Amino acid sequence: MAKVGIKDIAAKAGVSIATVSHALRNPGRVSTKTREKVLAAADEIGYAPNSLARSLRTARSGSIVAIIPDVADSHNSSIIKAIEKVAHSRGYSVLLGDTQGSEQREREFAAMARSGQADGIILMSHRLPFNVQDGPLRIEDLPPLVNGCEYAGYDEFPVVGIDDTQAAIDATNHLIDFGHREIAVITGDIESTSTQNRMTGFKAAMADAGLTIDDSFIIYDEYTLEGGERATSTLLMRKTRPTAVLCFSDEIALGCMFVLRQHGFDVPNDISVIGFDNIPFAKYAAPPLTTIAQPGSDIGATCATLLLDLIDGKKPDENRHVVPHELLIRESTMRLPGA
Amino acid sequence: MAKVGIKDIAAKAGVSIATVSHALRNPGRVSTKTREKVLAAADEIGYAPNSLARSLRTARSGSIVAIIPDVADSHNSSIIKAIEKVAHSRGYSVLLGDTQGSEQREREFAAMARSGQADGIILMSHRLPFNVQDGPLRIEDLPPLVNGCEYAGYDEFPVVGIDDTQAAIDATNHLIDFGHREIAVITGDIESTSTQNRMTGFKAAMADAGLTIDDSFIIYDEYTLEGGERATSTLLMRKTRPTAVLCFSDEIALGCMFVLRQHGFDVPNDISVIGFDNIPFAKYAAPPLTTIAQPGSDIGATCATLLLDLIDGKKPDENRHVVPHELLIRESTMRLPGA
DNA sequence: CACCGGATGTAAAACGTTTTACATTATCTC
DNA sequence: GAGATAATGTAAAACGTTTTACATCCGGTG
Repeated sequence: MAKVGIKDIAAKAGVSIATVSHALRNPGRVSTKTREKVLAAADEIGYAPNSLARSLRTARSGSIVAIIPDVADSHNSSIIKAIEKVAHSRGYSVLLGDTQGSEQREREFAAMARSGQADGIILMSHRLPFNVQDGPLRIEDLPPLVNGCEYAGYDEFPVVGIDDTQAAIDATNHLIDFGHREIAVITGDIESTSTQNRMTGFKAAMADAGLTIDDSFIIYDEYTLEGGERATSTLLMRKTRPTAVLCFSDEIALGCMFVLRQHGFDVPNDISVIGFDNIPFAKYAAPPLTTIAQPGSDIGATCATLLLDLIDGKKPDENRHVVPHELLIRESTMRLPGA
Repeated sequence: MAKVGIKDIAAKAGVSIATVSHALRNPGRVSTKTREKVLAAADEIGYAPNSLARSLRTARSGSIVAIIPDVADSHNSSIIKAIEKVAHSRGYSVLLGDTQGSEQREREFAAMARSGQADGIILMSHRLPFNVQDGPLRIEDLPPLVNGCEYAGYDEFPVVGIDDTQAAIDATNHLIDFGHREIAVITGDIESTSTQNRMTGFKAAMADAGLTIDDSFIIYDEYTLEGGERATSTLLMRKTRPTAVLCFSDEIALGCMFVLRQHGFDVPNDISVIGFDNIPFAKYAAPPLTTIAQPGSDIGATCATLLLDLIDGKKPDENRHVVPHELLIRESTMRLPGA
């Protein structure tokens, strides 16, 4: 790769490198004639600016890093797309960091912000990817950060997400409304704050309706198809059976329905299933999945907007940003006869 | 953010910046005592190296960029994971570039390699993200690149993928073997070389079996659930009906089954459906989807290994790397009565 | 004791830009 | 035509590292 730089353009166009730089970045600073000469020269020798040098000098990378447990998770799809769209429209590019839930990876990607490779972080994790030293959080020492869908435990950063507690209440109430009394829950990672909030909501709704929760009906596994599969197998081995299953993600719900079907249960006639997220596949499942929809593009767009504002030095008035969720009643839940 | 650099460490430890750099990167070059002094100082003031400066100086970024049409596409999931795994084990990080099929985005991400932000490119697209100037391709002027799952038309770059033609032949033969004669095809982006190869394979298999292809049974749409949905609706409006549908992706197949179900068709009793890719959801569909499995982790790992070798200056013996596909017969295809 | 070689430290150049501060030239005003 | 001002160009510093080439010190050898 023949490295061509500003210097080569300068030589070719017969001007100084300062002039080249101005012609390229600051058109008004230079006469039309010179600019055209420079642009022509740049074009001719196939100039591509070295953005490392530029970022080094300007202390601005033009990138943000999105730290995401699993980019392949369908639920994150619309979020990522929205982040990219907003970032792009404001001249930033997005580096996607897939951590597979590993804290070390989270830190590695976050380090890109400390090392100048990124100007800010969108964090979809429930823990901060820094060594938070003892004593109070010195937020001015940390890169701009927005917490998406999760809460890392610090109010200093903007947080964007649905009201998970209320969403779980709505889901549970939908089942209760359909006459269900024996309701099971399948959940993923209990470390996650959104999981915890959903659990809180579920319990509150049950208590409000005067229903008791059978602890053996609460199964913990992963937020994956396989997690739903395993958890449902476990559930079916209990002495008694629930009439409805509240799954804390659509992937879990799909895994759950798979196992129910395998064992000859009909959804929703024998057992109702409700999910969470409204991933694209939810609608296409058989039966189409009733679920709590999260507005992924709202979430992503808000995260990106807040972060870029933060980078520009604009602090939001309010750090807690709640986006609306919605109960989507499809065909995987059913009113119990006589309810 | 109080910016701390090598210079501050030097001041604190009472040595020169050169010594600090050596202590950090080149431990043997410096006495144990000095090194410890430096490390202690670095630790104390919370040093984080500026990787822009480093990369600028060393002309090596330690990153590769993966250019992917849609990171949310389930099929890409295992590929991405494998790429990350290999890259990580060799000290590289992966920047995921989601292009949504836009050629401009492809070029923007590829530009990261020309501008020093990445050392190489894994390209999952059928076109080169460069202005290929007239005349022969001067590969030495281009960054290291590996073509994944697609073929951009240049044998100068390693290409990794399944034998799409043979895979389509296998899929078609499976249907023919089950007695199907009227076979429809739903495909996405025909610009893609893998699509074209699959089409070639389908036609070859049909011809080999002495079957004629009804052109109105070949529907072009997107590689998405919605694409499958639309295409199938179109298909059902034809005068005659196929007994089997070969979908060139699992997402299409799932969208297809959805519409068939809506219209009261039973899969596979009324119509057989076969997909492509074996995405995680395929197994969980109702009925579980027969499909051609692509070994995503093989593909990803091979891409990454080849690229990193290329970056290290090691050219592979062979540029065409074919990984094995596999026909997974599940329950969405059925032998016709009497076949 | 003079000399050599290895170990350790450092000054300074280099990477490719941007930007400040200044110099020169052109244009305008009276 | 003098002086002021605006327009245009440039030299050089700066960004934070790595690395080369050199300087110094030390112990050992003949």
